[in-house]
Amino acid sequence: MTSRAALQKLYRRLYKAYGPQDWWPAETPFEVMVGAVLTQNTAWTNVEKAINNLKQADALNIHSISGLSELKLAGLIKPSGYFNVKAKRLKNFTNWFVQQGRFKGLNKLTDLDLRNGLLGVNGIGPETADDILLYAFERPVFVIDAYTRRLLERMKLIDGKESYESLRQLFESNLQADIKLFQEYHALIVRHAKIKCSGVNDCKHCLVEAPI
DNA sequence: ACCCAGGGTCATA
DNA sequence: TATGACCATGGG
Repeated sequence: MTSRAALQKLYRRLYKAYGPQDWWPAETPFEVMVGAVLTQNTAWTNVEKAINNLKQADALNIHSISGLSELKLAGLIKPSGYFNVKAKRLKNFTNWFVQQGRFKGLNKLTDLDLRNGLLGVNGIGPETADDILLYAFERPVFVIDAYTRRLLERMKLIDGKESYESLRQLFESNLQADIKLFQEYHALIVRHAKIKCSGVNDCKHCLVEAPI
């Protein structure tokens, strides 16, 4: 089976198993972007606590984050871990976002220019950029995260040494460039990853009986 | 008392 | 370019 066929089949199986996800846990595009930074190498449950702190302080908006000192911002996002680093990153990002004319200005950019702009912000790497592109700006880029790598490895579709960029190309070149499809596919991978069969994350049933 | 989680940067070889 | 140290919390 070609990897193209395998990727398409995988999507159908996941969709059949879990249905539409209509997903990113946030109420606004700005919240998506903040969450994307806060979830770097961090469990989402911790990100939720940080987001709630920001909401309760009425600080989940560009103006507040720009106005807060790094120290105060770090205090609010403490539960998400790496709070000093992430406070800097959030401020780097919001500064850039405002300088570029917010959504009004950034929406004019091509997918590639917007992506390169995001990657130019210190603290925004490829996955964070692609989360923001796909779920906040609704641009057709495929997000590669740890779940995606692990799943493809278990399915023997990759050997694990591939670069982020090559894996992104693997998906993007074998699927329709459809925003909704990319959103659903990534969401389904995350959903599937959170299933814990037999009390373990690495489920033998998924590996052997139904290898997804 | 460990181990890990939806990364990214920086210094070093 | 590739590997390692570093950043830090909360849940299992």
